[in-house]
Amino acid sequence: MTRKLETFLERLETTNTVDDLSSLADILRDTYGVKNMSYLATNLNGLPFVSSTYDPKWAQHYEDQNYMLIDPVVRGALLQFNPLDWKQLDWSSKRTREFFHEAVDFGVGRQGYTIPIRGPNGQAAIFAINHDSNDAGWDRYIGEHAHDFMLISHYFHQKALAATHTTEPIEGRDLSPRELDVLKYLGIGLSRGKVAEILKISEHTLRVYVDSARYKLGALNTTHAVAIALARGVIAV
Amino acid sequence: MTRKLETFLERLETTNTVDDLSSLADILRDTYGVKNMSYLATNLNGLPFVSSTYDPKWAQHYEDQNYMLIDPVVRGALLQFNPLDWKQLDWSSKRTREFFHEAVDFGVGRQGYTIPIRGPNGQAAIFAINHDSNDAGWDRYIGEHAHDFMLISHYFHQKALAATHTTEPIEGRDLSPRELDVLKYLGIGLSRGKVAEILKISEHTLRVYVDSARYKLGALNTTHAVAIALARGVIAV
DNA sequence: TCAACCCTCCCCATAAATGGGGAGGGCGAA
DNA sequence: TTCGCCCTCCCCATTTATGGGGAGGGTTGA
Repeated sequence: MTRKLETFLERLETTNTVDDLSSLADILRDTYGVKNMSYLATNLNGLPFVSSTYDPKWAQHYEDQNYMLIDPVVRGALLQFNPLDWKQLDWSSKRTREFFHEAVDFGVGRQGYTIPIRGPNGQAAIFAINHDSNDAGWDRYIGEHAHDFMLISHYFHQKALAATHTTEPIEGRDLSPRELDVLKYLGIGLSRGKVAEILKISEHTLRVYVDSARYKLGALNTTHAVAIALARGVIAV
Repeated sequence: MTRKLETFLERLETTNTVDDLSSLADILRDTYGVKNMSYLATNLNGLPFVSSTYDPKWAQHYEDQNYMLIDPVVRGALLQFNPLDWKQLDWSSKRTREFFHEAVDFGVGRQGYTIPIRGPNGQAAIFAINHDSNDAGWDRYIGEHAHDFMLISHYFHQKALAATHTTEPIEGRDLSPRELDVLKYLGIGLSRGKVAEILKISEHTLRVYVDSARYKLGALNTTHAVAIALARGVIAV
């Protein structure tokens, strides 16, 4: 374990408030000698959480222009589990190239590395560092530091969860095996009739399971029940 | 970075097939001196993927008895982002205590440490090690090795994705902002009428967005469209 | 200039979901 | 023994979703 990592993790360990976490962005940028660092979580206790070294004007502009919808970094983070080098993203469209040049004008580095992070209940965060460097230098830098950033990004997220008091929902009781089956099949698009056929039960019976699952999950309708079950990870599509 | 970690990651780096990955379980167990190691992914290219040192009879029994529904390790992994020490799980019910004793009889260690892993599209995996040790010894062991296991579990998952040719779905086009809005609101349980009211559009217009989103996602109905959007991480509940 | 897409709105008819009610057998824990 | 839950099944009436059809204005990129 590098001394930089050890030092930073010790610092992170003693960090407990949202403000302190936010301040760590500057420390990480300086410790690791990159142009920018950012951590953006979208669903901590229902709120976004940002800790970044970006120019606040860039952050505001990014939000005003709804750039999250076209940012290839965000798209890549949604699609992949593995960390992403910005070079491997799709910058081919005019819009994304213009976005990139705007970002650079606001001080964002031309090379970037992003680690997608996912938690329960649709929690998602994106940890990124960026810098100005040539390809070979950046590849070498990432080769040397990828493990550090993998650890830092995950422990940072753990701290963000704690600092924002994000806890897992406990309301509702566990679903029965049949209730899970029903929601699973409905979640992959089958009709109630088809699900009943597959499970060899009547639609009336299936209806009882749907209603019971809705009640246990506190769902307002079937779509909501399926959505909650997916978010909880008890079913998948 | 410890020599053990470095050695294991180098080994992992040259591993590319499902069989080789499965074999790494024994190597990890021996390298780190634990009783058992297991990696279980539920949704790689639509199939489960297991690499573990458990007695195959235990694995079969676990599946036959549907223990995934009562295993506190699984429940904890669904609910939390942070790694879990098995001591912090809820073993209070008679069923879970009996399950635990059965597991021990089959050679599972009494102390355990689990790292939940989540990818896009509802991908989920559970990485766990377990051993027989007293509390203090186990705590010290985990204190020394938590960073190693955090890295190993994530790189292992990356390799499992590659070995199983698990790729992100590309079908369908991006959803428009309004389509995303509509699915988001429907996913948190609002009725079509209420969503139309909130977005200040008519239900007829909302219907067009629902139908368009269904078409783009290849969804069979509205519930399915919401489920796919959630799995893709473009909306959240 | 044209095509594709986004955003907006409407209609008819049918199928499905939901609100709300009823029922019984079996199993396990207190 | 009793209670709570799981699994199973049924009914009526109303509301909502869906199949399938129509329409127009604006913007952007080839």
